[in-house]
Amino acid sequence: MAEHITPRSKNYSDWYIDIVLKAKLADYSPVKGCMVIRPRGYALWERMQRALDDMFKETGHTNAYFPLLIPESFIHKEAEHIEGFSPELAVVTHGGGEELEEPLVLRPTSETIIWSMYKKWIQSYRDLPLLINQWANVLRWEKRTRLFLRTSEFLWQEGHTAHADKEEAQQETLRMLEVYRRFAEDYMAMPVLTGAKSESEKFAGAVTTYSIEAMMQDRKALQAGTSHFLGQNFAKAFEVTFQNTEGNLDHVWATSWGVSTRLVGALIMTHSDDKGLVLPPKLASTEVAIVPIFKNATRDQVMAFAEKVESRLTGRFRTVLDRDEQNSPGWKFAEWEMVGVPVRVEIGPRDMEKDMVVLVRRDTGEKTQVPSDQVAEQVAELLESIQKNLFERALAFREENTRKISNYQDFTGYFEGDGGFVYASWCGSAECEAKVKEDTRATIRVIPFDQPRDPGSCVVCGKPAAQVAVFAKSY
RNA sequence: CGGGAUGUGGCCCAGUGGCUAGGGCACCUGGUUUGGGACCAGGGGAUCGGAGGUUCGAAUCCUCUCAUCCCGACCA
Repeated sequence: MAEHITPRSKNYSDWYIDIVLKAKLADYSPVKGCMVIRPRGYALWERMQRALDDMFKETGHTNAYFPLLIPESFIHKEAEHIEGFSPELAVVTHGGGEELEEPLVLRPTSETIIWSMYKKWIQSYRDLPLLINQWANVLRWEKRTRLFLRTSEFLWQEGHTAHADKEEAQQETLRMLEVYRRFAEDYMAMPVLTGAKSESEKFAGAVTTYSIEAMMQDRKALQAGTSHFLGQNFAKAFEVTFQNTEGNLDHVWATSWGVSTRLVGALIMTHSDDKGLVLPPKLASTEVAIVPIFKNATRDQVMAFAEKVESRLTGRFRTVLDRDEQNSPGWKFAEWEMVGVPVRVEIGPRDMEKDMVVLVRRDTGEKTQVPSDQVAEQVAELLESIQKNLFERALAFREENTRKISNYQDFTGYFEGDGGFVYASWCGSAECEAKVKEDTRATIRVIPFDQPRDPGSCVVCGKPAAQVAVFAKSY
């Protein structure tokens, strides 16, 4: 494998691409804007899927699958929806060698086809709530793509729920946002801000969009998941009505929510370093790599010792014993660091003599020597400590790069420098929001739930502010 | 869609009109090695992104084209 990764300090974009390619997470595809997710990258996604899927099931959702192809007319039924998505649609016009009577759109998201089906399935309040999730690929014709962060085709999950009343749908929206927050923080060790999107940033067709936003190591924000309160927009567009307990006909209330393979990119940009990937133990497909170190004369003894250590770890941890005899130990150390394995166990003759092993943690590089009969306990502690440390380190970084700013000069000045997150008061007008974007390239990432009683005056226009918003440059 | 850059064995790159296109890494064979990316010897692998043109002669010059990356515009 190629040696060096571009250091973050030199070029953050190159660093990111190097990590993805050299850790073999993904590769460019023959088709522009698409990517091949390689086994190591897919393994990460699978672990994310499993954890999220469990959380969805725990909250009462079931999985289903809706088709990739959507009649073009469906997309047009919700006015804002088509306006938002039409520039990104790929359309199938021919099938079986003949031109289709009605073109088919490759789903950019599945609201329309799902609500066309919900119309058939929902008659009474007894059919509600309907809580369905699907794991699928979607396609959006993107002008500018980046591995994992924005590709034309990507994998995701989309939850689509239908409710008898507004409050329940709103609760569902926030409940799933909270699921995402928990997942990001507990599994990915990635602290996130939560809150509502501004009107200009919300999903096309939603009443309100909420998101989780994380800070990457270049201080830019990444939207890592969204949850939408759709009101009755899609129910009205697709005439989905139900008979309520009073016997009256009413439109159904809806939500949708999703996270995608973009999370893999988020994970990389939150924790990894110039040596390669750094993975939180909960998502690492290999938690422990054992690297035996021997000379010809000591091979058999060291291997036997390493196998004994391995037997103490397998079953309890996802463990790999590196049996390769071609490469040097130094090469292997670098390699396991490249792929982000949280804990490395080094075992050589010097350790064996003392019945010890060396544990090396990926997040800090710290090495400790521990008695071999305590290896399992020590590894367990180490993994827990790494998971915790990654979160705390990322949180501290975010805090260090977050400011409260009330003066517009300071505000623009901050984004001329390194930038980061800014809490600033905002009057709520699209004009002030647009001015900020023009002046600084920063946008409103989220309007936090926790708001001060008096938000003061708008950082841009000075008029009384409606709320405090978080501004940042973003991916 | 605008600006910039780059296309040469699997990867990174050298080669600015002249002989059989070269190096490093990777790969294969044999041997020696192995505590932070080992070494020796031998070997395989390229229609120089594509098309056309100029020329006695093109990886090299010209025209067109395709692709990728970066920056911007756009974008749940």
